[in-house]
Amino acid sequence: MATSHTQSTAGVRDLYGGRRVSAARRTIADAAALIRGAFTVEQLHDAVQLSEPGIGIATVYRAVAAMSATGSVAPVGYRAGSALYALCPGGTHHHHLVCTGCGSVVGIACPVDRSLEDAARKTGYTVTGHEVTLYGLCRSCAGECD
Amino acid sequence: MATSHTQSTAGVRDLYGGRRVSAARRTIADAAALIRGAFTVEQLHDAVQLSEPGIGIATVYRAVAAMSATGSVAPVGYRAGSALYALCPGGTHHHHLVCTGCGSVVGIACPVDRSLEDAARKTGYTVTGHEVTLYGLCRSCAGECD
DNA sequence: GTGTTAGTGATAATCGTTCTCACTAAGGAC
DNA sequence: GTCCTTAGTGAGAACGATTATCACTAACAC
Repeated sequence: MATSHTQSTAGVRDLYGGRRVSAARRTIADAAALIRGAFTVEQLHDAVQLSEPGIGIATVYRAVAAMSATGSVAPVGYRAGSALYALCPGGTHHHHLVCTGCGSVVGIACPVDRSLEDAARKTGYTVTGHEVTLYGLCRSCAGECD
Repeated sequence: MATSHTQSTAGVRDLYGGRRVSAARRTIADAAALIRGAFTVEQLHDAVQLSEPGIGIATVYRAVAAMSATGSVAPVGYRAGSALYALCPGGTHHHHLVCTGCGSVVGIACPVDRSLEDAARKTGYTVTGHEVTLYGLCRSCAGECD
């Protein structure tokens, strides 16, 4: 399992915007896919260590930056001073709903698109971008807390 | 100007949740009010230095944390690795539209409240909180860029 | 197979933020 | 107005996340 690649080289290459795909980047992409939720760079590094103990934290930072630049990974907030990221399969405009219990993430349709015109009209500002992150509890975490 | 207090002691005390109001905290609250836009802690510290050169960065961090705890200041994003804050007069639920040109900030009504039920229904998650920040250009900055 | 150069690992450097500690002063009690 | 308690302060060390550097390696176009 440690050496199985869950994604094709071409698929991994897409994640990195068509740049070179090294073994380290393949491992990092696989680890990110296995986490299935929001992760910090340190968490991802830990996960990567399980299959490739030699990969350094700087390499993980660089890989996350590369994937973030292509939109295949997106920052979804902060946890204890560290940036939180989540894998974003597909390139359509969406946001994230992060479970504060287990860290799982689901993509959601943009909830503010229809409000932007309102905001623009009322404030006189030209809206060029936005960040939206919802926090909540997934079904299993909500069940535990009841 | 450097020693004029733009806010009453009682007003400043509200900002800090009824806690002790020192000269430093009054200066910091005044500086934040004068900035009239989003600021980093370092920017606020610089502004504070103009009227009270002796105030340390740690004191500014503590004052911002105290005001943030009472809701009178809110984090509105990140700029170059530093947290961005903005003054929030009034305690009602709202979000911010930040001008990426000059850093000015306007409060806007929450654009996602009516979408939360949708998200909850579709994902099965219980939504407990959200962060929304809009970015754009104010009238004068939009004019300059045309 | 070769050459170019992007990517790597290790680690130092940087920078934002928090912590520590001795000292000061705000503000309540009298 | 004075005293006392303790929150707040300033300086700087410590911490932690992130980035930069550099010599080396290997992906990939040819």
